[in-house]
Amino acid sequence: MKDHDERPAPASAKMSGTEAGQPGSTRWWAERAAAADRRRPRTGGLSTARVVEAALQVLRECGFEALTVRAVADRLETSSGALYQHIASRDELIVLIADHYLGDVRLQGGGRGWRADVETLMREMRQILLDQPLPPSAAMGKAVWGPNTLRIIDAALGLFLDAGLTDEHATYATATMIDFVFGAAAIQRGGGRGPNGATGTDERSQFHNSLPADQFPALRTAGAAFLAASADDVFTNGMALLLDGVTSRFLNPH
Amino acid sequence: MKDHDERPAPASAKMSGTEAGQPGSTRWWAERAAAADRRRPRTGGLSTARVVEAALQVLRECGFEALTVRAVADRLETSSGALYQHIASRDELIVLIADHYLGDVRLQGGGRGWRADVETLMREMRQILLDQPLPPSAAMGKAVWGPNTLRIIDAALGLFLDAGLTDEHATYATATMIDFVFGAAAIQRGGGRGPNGATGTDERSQFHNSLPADQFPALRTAGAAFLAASADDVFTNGMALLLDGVTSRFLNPH
DNA sequence: ACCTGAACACCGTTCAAGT
DNA sequence: ACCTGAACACCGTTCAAGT
Repeated sequence: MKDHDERPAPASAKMSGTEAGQPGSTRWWAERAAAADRRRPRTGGLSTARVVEAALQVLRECGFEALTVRAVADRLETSSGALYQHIASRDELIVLIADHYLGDVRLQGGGRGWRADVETLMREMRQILLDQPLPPSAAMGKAVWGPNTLRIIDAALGLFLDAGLTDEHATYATATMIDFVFGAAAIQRGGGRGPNGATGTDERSQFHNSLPADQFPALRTAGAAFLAASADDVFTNGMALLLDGVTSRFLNPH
Repeated sequence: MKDHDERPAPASAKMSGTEAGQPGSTRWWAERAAAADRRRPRTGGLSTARVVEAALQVLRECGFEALTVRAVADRLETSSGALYQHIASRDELIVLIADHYLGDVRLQGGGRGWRADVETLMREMRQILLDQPLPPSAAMGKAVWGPNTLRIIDAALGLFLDAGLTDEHATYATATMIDFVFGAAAIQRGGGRGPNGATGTDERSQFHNSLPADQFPALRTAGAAFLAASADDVFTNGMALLLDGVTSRFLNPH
């Protein structure tokens, strides 16, 4: 019962409510676009774009741990306080960065049928999420409704609609696909399952042997397969299950 | 080109490598269990369990923002330095908390057939992830291979094995299910899609109208359905797609 | 309108010194 | 062996004052 709850309300309280949406929300993006239109930047001055650009450099070169407001300001040879004219908080900056990387997802499907095109899109999206330097904690902390995420949603929705799904079914298929891709990438990046299975070979058998004898009966029998499966194999099979489901439930209901 | 990259290597470097696994890894959990066995706690003293318990209280009462090492120490009426005898870092503490909440997932399936039982397990897991106070960024930042996660994996694996799947197929089904549930919960908690759809009704139409006319063709036609879909509906349909896929691919391949 | 410089109110973590 | 107290090296954010 000490005084750690007497602290003043966080600064974000001022921004929330009616003033501006939560970073990442549709509202926040809309207001951000409107504000950008109003702004008349003086030449050579700062801008949100320049702040984000500098942040990307810091992130790429020094990693997420080093991505501080002060480091970004240093890179721009200005004071940390100056950045708050262009971003409202560090959180906002991270949302901007997350959406930026999603912009690297390529959308041209090739037109080899809806199923092949959806698979290509899912693989592309996964690869971007795995390669991008934000840790899953930061990249997925706030759902992003920015323009680059909308591009992907639009592409997926379009493929399912072209395949003959109703609006509702295309919605479910798209949202499920996005949930799966994000979850798979986050767990892999978080250390859950690597390219060569859940753990190294030594560690795997050691782990398997350390399981208490009276617990985890299924892991005792199928645990070797579970620990050995690579993230790529799991992803490929997950896509197959999901798209089989789309076919059998939304396209060819018996 | 300032001096922010001249800082000393982070303290975690000392712990990584051969000394101890990354928090959350199988290795880390094993070493943690071994260390707990060696320890002979004096009565009335601190312990990892007491530290975690205090952290859970702080988290529940004051939220994640207030979950600092110092606040946990205050709650235990000790100094912050003292906690480092029992946890190696704040990150470790968060992994311990994440696994703790996964322990609330109930496993009794009811035996109404594999499909109903898997659905129950998925819903239960989702609910725990949604209700627990860690933000998705913290809860999913590190994949957790702790005892409580293994319980869930074991249960899922067991249901799929009982249904007649091979070890490999049960592995794919289980891992895909976990990826989907985590992704869905993280995106919902992050603000992506709420109980009443992606946004409020007003915001939804406003957002829809603000879409540029020459972009997002699919969102223009199916966007209303996409934004209106509730998180519950998306989850229910996602489960159906996934389990349909399991049936058609792993149980009744034509 | 935009930026500087300095301050405010914190952090996680370490470590000599005590018991 | 475990804990205290104090310090180290940082943080994000605010704001008067300048231009």
